[in-house]
Amino acid sequence: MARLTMRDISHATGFSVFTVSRALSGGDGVSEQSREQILKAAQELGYVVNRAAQELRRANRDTVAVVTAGTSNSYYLDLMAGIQRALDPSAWTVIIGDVAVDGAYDARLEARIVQRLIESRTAGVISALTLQPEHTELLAKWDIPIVFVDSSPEAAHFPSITTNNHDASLMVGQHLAEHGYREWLFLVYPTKWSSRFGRESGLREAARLAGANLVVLETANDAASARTALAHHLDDSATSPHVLIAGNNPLLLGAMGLLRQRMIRIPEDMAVVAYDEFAWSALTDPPITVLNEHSEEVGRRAAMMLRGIIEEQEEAQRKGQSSSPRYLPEHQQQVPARLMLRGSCGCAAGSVLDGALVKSA
Amino acid sequence: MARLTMRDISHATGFSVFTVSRALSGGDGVSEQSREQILKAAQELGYVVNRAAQELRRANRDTVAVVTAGTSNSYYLDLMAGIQRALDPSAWTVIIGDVAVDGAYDARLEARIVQRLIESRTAGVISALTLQPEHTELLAKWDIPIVFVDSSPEAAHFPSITTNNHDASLMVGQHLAEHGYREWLFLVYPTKWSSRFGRESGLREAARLAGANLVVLETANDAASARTALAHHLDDSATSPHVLIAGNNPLLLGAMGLLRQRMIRIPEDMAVVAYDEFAWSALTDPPITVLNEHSEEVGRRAAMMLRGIIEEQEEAQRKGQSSSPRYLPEHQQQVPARLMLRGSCGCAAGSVLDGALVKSA
DNA sequence: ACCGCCAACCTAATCGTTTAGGTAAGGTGA
DNA sequence: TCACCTTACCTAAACGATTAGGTTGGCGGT
Repeated sequence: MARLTMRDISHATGFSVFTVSRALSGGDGVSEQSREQILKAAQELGYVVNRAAQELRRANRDTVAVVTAGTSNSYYLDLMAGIQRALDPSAWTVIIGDVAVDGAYDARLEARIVQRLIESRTAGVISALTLQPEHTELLAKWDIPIVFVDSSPEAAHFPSITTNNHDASLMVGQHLAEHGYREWLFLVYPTKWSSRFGRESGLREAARLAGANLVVLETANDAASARTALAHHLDDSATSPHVLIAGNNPLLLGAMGLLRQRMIRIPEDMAVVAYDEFAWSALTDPPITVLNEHSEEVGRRAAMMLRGIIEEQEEAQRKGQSSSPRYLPEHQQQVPARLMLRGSCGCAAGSVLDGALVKSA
Repeated sequence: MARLTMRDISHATGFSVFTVSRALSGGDGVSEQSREQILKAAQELGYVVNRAAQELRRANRDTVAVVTAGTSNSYYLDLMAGIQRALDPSAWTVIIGDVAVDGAYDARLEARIVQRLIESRTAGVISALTLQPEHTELLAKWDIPIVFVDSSPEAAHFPSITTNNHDASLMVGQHLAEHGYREWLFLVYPTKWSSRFGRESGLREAARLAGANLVVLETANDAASARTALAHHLDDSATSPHVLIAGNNPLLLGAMGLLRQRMIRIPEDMAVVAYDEFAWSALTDPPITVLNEHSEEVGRRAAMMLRGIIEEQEEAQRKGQSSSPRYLPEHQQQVPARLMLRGSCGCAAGSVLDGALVKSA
């Protein structure tokens, strides 16, 4: 049946296009009776407004985008849940831009997605990775606010919600030291995901304090690469690590596959701890001790912050002031993490974290 | 800096808006020299085309939407990967519409998302669940083609890529019979996901042939509900099942949590098999025997089919023929599944499936 | 010199909404 | 009666791109 427009509703009801528009979008200037008549006709004809035309004419946008790299990391699922919860779906549309192909970050794809977001004049962006400087600049030029989650670009004034990775990693390291481990192997993703910095520095400090030896092994951010990297490392190095620290979920998965294949027992032969809680963590063999970022809380806060920035921006624009988003110092927040002690680190079960007690399943 | 338009580029270069448009979109009628000049100016000024205006004017759309319910099911991640692979990202944009809130299907959200897809005049839809009839009708009215994956609506003429769930389930059942299990418990999600039908009928037939007793326990499609439902069932029923068949991943997760808590040993006290492969399946305690749907292949095929339908539709429209999509019998395809035998069913490792041999990790 | 053709470019209409700026009818108060 | 509101509605001008249908100027062929 194709192309039904307001003009068709206008003809069907005898009202002008203006009145139809007002009736459908809920503005005033239309009597209750006429509105009902128009809504009924639109419903019957199956009319749906053309968003391209609407957005072209309207000033304010209502779509925010979440930029991630590799949604296979279950961390992102919780993040998204938090974001969705903070943005009323009847008022906002959330879209996801995944800048990874086959699970691996792709620079050209990042460029295309940023381009695409500007093309559709997105109201705001939540980014789970450090974007390339030219892209943050381009978004800034178009007055599109960005909130970074668990990452923040070098240009330091951008809003961000990050986990306090340094302190959390320090806590992890202290726990490992208590177990008596001296040789630590940190299997980690590249610095594009800037949570790397805090995690590494915290572990370094803990290792220094405990007199342990920390080896950092960098790998691409997917399970297969992690497995290969770890295999080569174990083959090449003389000493075997006492404990393996997996930088995130895909890396843990790759490492666990290798350890199982090589019949390396956990934690007897090598202890394991990992970053980021995941659904199956308590049901693996053995259950995995995990540093739990509150990614849902991170998502919730990021979305609320972004919403606030957008609203303030719109208000300023109405008043004829600058239309660029205003970033304030309080737009940089940190949320604490908790350590979930399970079998893989050498513990039995039940545990301390930031002062709170956690039972494992 | 706000609102940069083609007119600005036009003023900056001295060319008309027409020439700027042609230069940027790669059409002819522009000399190579002028084009370079225009591209350079656009680049320097940071101009990005306004997609709303572009889509309003243009006939053809280039966005396809994937409708899912609860992306926490890792099945969807593979599905998405397959879809992405089949749709060249420089030509197509793929968006995800998740019709679940907090992991549970939400009817009102489905209505909103369908509305939203029509508003933006989406080129086509891939749906992972049976949509409400009024919604398939509305999409049909707007000539938006739909391909269903692992589900198909009652109106039977729609394109669909489904796993051959009946035959696959029959295979599962036969395997369970070989282990000698007589009491089967099928923990399963509602029929809104229509893969339920084939899975249940295959198990029923297998149970009949083997003289086993099949109990079907329906639960909402998330881990927490599954856990509660299973707990009540085990408490209430006199006989304990020999084997638990989990209808999908979240249900398996819920069930495994309960079995571990109650110290029910797998497979000694109760065997477990599940539908849908997942990343951690070989690393749980014990490794889980799984019926592996080739969800990436399903996604790939669905995307290719949808693309074909859209292209045919556009061609017909150019010729002035009907603009509604043409659905053919060959648009209904089935892909086979494979059974991945691991420890949880009572096997040791390594296995048959559809004639192919599979090693478990 | 003349004609025709092509490349390169322009003007202006158009897509489907929203909205600024009207108007006409009816009510109200002095 | 008149001036003045208010309500309910309309006309017409945007929004920023694409594109049908011109208009040039230059070149080649005869």
